[in-house]
Amino acid sequence: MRRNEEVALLLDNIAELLMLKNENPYRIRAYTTAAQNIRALDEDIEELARQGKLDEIPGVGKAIAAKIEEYLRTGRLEYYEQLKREVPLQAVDLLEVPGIGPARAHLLYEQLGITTIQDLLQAAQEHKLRKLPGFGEKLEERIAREAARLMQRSKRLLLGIALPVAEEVVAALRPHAAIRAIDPAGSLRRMKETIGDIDILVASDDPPAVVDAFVHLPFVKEVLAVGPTRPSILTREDLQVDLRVVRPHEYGSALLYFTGSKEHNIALRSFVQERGWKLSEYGLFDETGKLLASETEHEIYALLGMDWIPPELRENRGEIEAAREHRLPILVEQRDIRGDLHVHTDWSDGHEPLERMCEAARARGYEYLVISDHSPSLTVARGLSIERLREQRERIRELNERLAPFRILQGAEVNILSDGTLDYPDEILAELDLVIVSVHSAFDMPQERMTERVIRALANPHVDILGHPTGRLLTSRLPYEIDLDAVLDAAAHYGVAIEVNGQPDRLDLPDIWVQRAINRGILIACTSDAHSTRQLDNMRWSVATARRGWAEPRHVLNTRSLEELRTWLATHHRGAPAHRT
DNA sequence: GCCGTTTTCGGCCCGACTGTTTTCAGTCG
Repeated sequence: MRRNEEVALLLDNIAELLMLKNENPYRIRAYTTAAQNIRALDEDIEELARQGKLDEIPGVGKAIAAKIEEYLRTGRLEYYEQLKREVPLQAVDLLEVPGIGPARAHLLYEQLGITTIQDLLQAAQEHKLRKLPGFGEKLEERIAREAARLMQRSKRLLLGIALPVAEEVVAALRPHAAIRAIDPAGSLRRMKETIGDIDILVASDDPPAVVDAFVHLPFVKEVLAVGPTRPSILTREDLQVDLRVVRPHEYGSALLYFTGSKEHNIALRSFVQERGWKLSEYGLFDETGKLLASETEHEIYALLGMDWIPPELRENRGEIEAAREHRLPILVEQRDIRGDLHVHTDWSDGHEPLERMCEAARARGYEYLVISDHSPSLTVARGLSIERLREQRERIRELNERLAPFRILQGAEVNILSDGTLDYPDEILAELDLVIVSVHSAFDMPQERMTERVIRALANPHVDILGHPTGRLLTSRLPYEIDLDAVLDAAAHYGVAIEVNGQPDRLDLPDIWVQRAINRGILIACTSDAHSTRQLDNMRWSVATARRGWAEPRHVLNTRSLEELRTWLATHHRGAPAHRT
């Protein structure tokens, strides 16, 4: 399999250990940059190593190339082992405590032997920290507070939870007379799958009025800070929302800055700096310090000779070069989606009847809807027997007459059994309009077997879409062990589409892999995996994830009309027929 | 540790805040 991720992880670990040693920050950055570029790489790193081309990877020079080569050849890296002997790896946890960075972490484990957050809390409570050089009473108190909070912290927020809360705040404030512009910023605006903080940016000439309105919103449970331009509240759902108020003429540069990502900002500013100019949250300035632009993001990018970069792409994965060369993708939008391809009803584990799901899909302007209830072996989800599947088909036929020209297709989400065979026989699969195959059982298989299992399923000529390919659940389950590169190669070979499942805790395929799938010519299926009419809205998160993977409408299967979809279904699979007579 | 149409050395994004100091290091976003 490809070992790019493995190598990237190694380099990230080295960077963290170097941080704990309080090493030169630029040396640390060299490792994280190299790791990032290796993750974004389309080629196999082992292949590059064989060809002696490792130092052609941006950010990889002689030293890092030699380390990668040693690791790939021997399976270990002496330099890394050495570092681990010098610095306890678990002490990297200390860096998560707000107020503790490389220097203080170094001091803590070096002077007091502290390596865990629990140790840290105890030492703070025993007033051992205030004696350290550069520490004092206040810092000790803060660290105690933050460490205690971290030990009972909630995980990162799902995009699908955080963005609706942010939008509620935005909608409540927007009509206010003092507010000229307001947007969610940060990872929320970039539609990242999980969010650290909810940040909202406001343009106003009267910051105090805005702050006052914000802290008095009806759903505010607690006011955490009331700075003149940076108030912070806790909503009744216990989510922290930070507001920042800036002057209208600085809104563009502030929005650019607060949207990030950090990596995008650094790369953009390096580019600016090479021209002798300067970019900050206050604007773009020339060599004499004269303000060139600050009011809108568009102006700033334009002065740099770039197209405006959609926030979803601002991850320093090639978007800056693409913007300069005017070859940014025209990203897929929700309004491009003509139908949903993965929906459950109360025939299996959905919560609402077939009729209501279809009517709701039609009401939101779709041309078609694929009903894809579970197959029999998923008993917990009341998977459909062959008889019930045929019974459902009759109901769909009746509904199609009533709801025309809206069209319901009968599909199924068919389990990939542990040997890679499917949960309905081929003649039943042949009767279905669309077949999604997914892994729902036997998750903890060795990687090789899991990979073979899924690839075998893709070879079945009745298969149209591979569902949630990694199986991850963002809050609760790691992806199963699978060689996704091999799976994508197989999907490309057979002409099978790959799902981007829109359930907020799935978002599976993940964004980086969407890009890799597209580069292989694989079609993406944006789906809601709705189990209720409300969850049809999950399509939004699927489209957002596809956008983060640089997907254009032409890369997405369900931007096609019903007729185009049918043509594709009839012709796309390049495998041999399953049974011949 | 990387990198180079001003460079193989001397840079590496920028500004604000906090708390510890007494002019600044460390952290954060």
